[in-house]
Amino acid sequence: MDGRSGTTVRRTQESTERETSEFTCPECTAPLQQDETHGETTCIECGLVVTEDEIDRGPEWRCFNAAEKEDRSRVGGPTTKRLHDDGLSTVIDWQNSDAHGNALSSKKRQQMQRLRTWDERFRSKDAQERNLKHALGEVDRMASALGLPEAVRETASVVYRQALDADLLRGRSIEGVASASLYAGARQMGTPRSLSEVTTVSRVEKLRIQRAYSYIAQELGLGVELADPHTYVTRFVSDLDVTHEVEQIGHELLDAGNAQNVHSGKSPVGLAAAAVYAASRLANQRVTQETVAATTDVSMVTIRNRYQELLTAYEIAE
DNA sequence: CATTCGTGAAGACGAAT
DNA sequence: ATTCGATTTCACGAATG
Repeated sequence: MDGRSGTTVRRTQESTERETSEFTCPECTAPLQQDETHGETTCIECGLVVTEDEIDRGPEWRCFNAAEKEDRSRVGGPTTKRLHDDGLSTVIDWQNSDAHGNALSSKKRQQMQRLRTWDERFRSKDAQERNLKHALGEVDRMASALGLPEAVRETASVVYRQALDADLLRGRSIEGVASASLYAGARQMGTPRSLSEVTTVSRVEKLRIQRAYSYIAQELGLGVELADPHTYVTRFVSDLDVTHEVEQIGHELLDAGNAQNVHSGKSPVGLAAAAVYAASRLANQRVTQETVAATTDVSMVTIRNRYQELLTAYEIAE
């Protein structure tokens, strides 16, 4: 809005946002995805093109210079669903002048200031609550799509609220932070879903989710602290029905590896699983890599790579 | 036959630019 | 914010017992 007209009232302008369809594919009932560059609506799963003529949600006019802007401008901005009132609400201008550009009297100015204060209060409060409602709805939707339990949704909601309170949403989309919160919640509750799994039910690209996650995880200090491998060993041993001897050797193996700097950068769970496997061999209570991998949720490959390193470290330490 | 081992491709994560 | 390097995982086939 050009300042010289000195209007005291104008309308909010919000750019329209990319929307993803709520509908599902007629073939496989997977959610649909809109590819705006090609103007197609396609199914995420089977790639079925549902419709090719898409509605342009952008403003009906464009302008490339000031003259065109004068010509083409209409009253009011484009409406948007992102604001609770579709962007149609009245906003009080900051200029202390009336519609003709004349300065206001001091009494009027005070009046306007009070109006602004209250206008801002109502509007921001409302916006925040809508924001929260929207985000929590998304968390719920994605969580149920992934079959995650109630507890995860709770923690995800808590994470989101914390992020909101800490003012971490600047420049990040609600959807992105909501997805990241769910990812974080699932991880914290010990039922992690991979980033790509979250992506399939989210409406945001994977990269955005990852960035939002790393950011809020750092700022909120909800670092998923990496656990001591020893704590895993105890649990794995009892799960695997092997003797106490195996557990002892496992701990020794880990200590030896620790002394030889095998631990750096490796996942604690993988180390623990490898230690248990190696210990079972040393104690003549062979368990297959496969069963260890199954009970520990560590791949056989990692166990292979790790347990040899642990064994050599153990030999050296002897 | 079961188990183990090795490999390349792909994903996830942290650090650096 | 993108890029890079190290690590882990998956899928497969070969080797070993």
